[in-house]
Amino acid sequence: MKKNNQLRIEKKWQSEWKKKGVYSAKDTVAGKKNFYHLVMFPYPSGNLHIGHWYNFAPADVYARYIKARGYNVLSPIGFDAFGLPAENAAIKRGIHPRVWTYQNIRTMVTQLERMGNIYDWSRMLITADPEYYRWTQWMFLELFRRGLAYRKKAAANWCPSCHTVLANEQVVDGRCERCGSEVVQKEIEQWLLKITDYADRLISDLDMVDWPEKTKIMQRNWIGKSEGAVIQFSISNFQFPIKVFTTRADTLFGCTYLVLAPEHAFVQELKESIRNWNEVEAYLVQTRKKSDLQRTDLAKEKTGVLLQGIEATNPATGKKIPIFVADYVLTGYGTGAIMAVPAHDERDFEFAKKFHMPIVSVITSHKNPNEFYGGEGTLINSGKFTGMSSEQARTAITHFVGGKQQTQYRLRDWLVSRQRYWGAPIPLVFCAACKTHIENPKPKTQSSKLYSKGELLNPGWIAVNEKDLPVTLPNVKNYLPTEEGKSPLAHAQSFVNTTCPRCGGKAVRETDTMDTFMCSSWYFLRYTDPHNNKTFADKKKMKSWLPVSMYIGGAEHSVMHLLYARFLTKALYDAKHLSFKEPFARLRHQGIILGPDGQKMSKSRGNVVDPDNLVNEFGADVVRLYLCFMGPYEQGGAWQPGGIMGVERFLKRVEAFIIQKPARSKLKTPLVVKQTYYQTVKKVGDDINQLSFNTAVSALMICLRSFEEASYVEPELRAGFVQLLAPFAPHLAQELWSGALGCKGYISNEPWPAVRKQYLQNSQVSIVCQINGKKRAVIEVPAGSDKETVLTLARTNEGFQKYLLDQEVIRIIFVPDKILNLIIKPR
RNA sequence: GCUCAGGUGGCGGAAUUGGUAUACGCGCACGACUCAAAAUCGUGUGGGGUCUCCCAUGAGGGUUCAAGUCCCUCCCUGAGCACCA
Repeated sequence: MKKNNQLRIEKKWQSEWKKKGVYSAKDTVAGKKNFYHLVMFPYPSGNLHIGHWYNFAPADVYARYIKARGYNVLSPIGFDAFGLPAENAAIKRGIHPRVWTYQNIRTMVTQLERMGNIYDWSRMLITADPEYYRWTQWMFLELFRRGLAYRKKAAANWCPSCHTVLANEQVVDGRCERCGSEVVQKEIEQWLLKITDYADRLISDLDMVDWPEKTKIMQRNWIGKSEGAVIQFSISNFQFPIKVFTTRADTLFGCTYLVLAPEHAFVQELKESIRNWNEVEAYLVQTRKKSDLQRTDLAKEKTGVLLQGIEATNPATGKKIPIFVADYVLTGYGTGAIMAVPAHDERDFEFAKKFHMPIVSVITSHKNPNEFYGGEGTLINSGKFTGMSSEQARTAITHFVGGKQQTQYRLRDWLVSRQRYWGAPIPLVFCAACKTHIENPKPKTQSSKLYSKGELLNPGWIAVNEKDLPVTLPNVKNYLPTEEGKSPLAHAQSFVNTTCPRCGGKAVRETDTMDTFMCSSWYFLRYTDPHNNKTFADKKKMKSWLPVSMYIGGAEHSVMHLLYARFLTKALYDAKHLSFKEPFARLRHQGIILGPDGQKMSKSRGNVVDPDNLVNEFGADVVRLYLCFMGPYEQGGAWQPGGIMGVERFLKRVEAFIIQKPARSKLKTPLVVKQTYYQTVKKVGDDINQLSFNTAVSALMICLRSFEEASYVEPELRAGFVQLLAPFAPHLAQELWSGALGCKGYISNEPWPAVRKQYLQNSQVSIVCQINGKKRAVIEVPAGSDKETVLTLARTNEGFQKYLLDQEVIRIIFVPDKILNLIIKPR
């Protein structure tokens, strides 16, 4: 009966809030600062799971608190609707991705509404809507125009199950992030975005934002900046030198051989001079067969082949050194070639031992010849550089051999094209006439004026005119991915054939779609002005809200989404579309909720907790409160099925206490109760501000207990308590506010209760009395009592004084309001 | 292997940054109400003992009047990265 009542209350207020638009955000409110509170928008997977609740419900507690602190809060929600996960799920069920996605969105909106969050539903966006992806395409074109998008044929990560290429970030342990299939390398033409141009700024601007240090570290590691030098080694009978990248130019005198990656162009170019070509070729074939997973398996022994017939010269020593090809050298990093210094590098050491290469030690600290020494030190065996420190020698030797300082990044450009149906089409066409025109410009025409930077960079690829956006995703019947590495759109003739926006001739459309991370890289901009059809968002509106004040979402996005969004923001900043360099001023991650068995929730394990059932049984307020109370928000943990009863009891006690009419007597609220209340006001606020929801709830429980035991609690305090509860249990709080408390309006519009400083300190405090550091008594004294007073009281305390008989006090430690410690020894 | 979090009762977890370890909640036990049960309320609940005490915050050392908190050595769990020269 009671539970039905709670559900009734929730429904009632939710429909009233919706009807009256209580939570719709105005772009400016006089006298209030704007606060943009954002959660990472979900993709339409089907149903809200408990993880969504854990992300969104406590985040809403924070948003409601910020609102109560006098901010004008924007808290939007939407759907990351394009992309592989939704498409794969739809295909599995034999449903069209569009049907599947929009059906899921309807379900999830209903579920989200039951959470009772302060979302401004009028701003809801769906990235698969043409009104939205029109601007995603515009974003792509903006990057294209600025020369930040380019087409390239190269080996890419190919998921044989999803039939598409993947970005580096989407390959986890050599497997597809989405379906878990082993990723293979495939030569294919694709579009990339020059995120590497921003590598340095993506590192340095991390200093501007309030993010978890862990996330910053992960981004720095992913970008992987390292400073070193490129050094050239000349080769016998070959005009070009081999260039290597090294961070340890100081060890050049210890370099006893070179290694080329199997894909290094020189291997083929030197074919004529290589005497054992058959052996080398066999090795190349063998390497190509290996998957990335096999190639990067650290446990395996190093392999490689000596290139017979050619030699390199160590530019420092002048000595001839052999050259190997080996797959422990990666083609995509640095120059694809290394100088091997076995004495001071673990991998080279391992390889040298296997292939009996000389190991020359050039750092003094290298003591044990059976091991490598990877550290720095003073140089030996290094000609005129002997005696120098590693640090000095790095520059000196680089200079001596004519090397060049260089900074390398591990970050690769962002591969954005997908050979899949369910995404925003890349708004480009290919025009053969324009290609010829660009590649063979007639002397008098100024093709640079006719074509944008992106078009000159990618001859033949022409941007669709802005007025013709969006390039609508056709509603084709055949949306299944194809084996041959082409998007299913390639078969839609009416889509493919078009005219060139520049020359008006025949042209064909790009049929790849964009990585869904492109859609999610800018959605937070759109929320500030979601219905604008002139531009992606009005500058004034963006200025009033952005950058995002608080962004809450899963840590799994630490490198993908968060890096891409930062990149796009910087590119748009450079293009003067934005006035800020970093999109998310403050970022926090919620933890992960595991199943009751402590394992990751999954249908196959049968340990999935369904929030719908919980809400039906307990109501949203109880679920919200329990998610807050479970444990530290940023830590997460296993779902404890029993504990939810505790918060349910608490809410019932709150209701019972508030509903019960206070005695009409002239009684005063006891001082200790007032003190507890005001301390609770402060603590709950401070705790929510730090996302320490569990301790905030605990404080509310303590406060209620104190109220229940009091002879009288004045109305102001009773109402104040309900206000403290309101962010956690907004429906019950509103019901009590309008009902039993007889207050007007919406409790969510009320300011946070005031703190009265005079009550923050208890008037009586407990002082622990210790003898030699051991607790022997606890005495109650007025707050602020001085040492003499406390000492006198302690000496008269029966349990305490007996320890002082026949003892000499040699030291007294006194911390006001905390502790008294007497150090004694026998007299 | 490297980096970052963590390790506190039967369980989830607190601990104002060096000052009463185990707040709050779950569970459990006993009691009240009830014919009875559920619900609710009350009391108790780290371990031990010779019951004016001793021992306990992953293990072991150290600093300090005082250590969950600081330092050193090690063990375990989780997350991320991983042949990046």
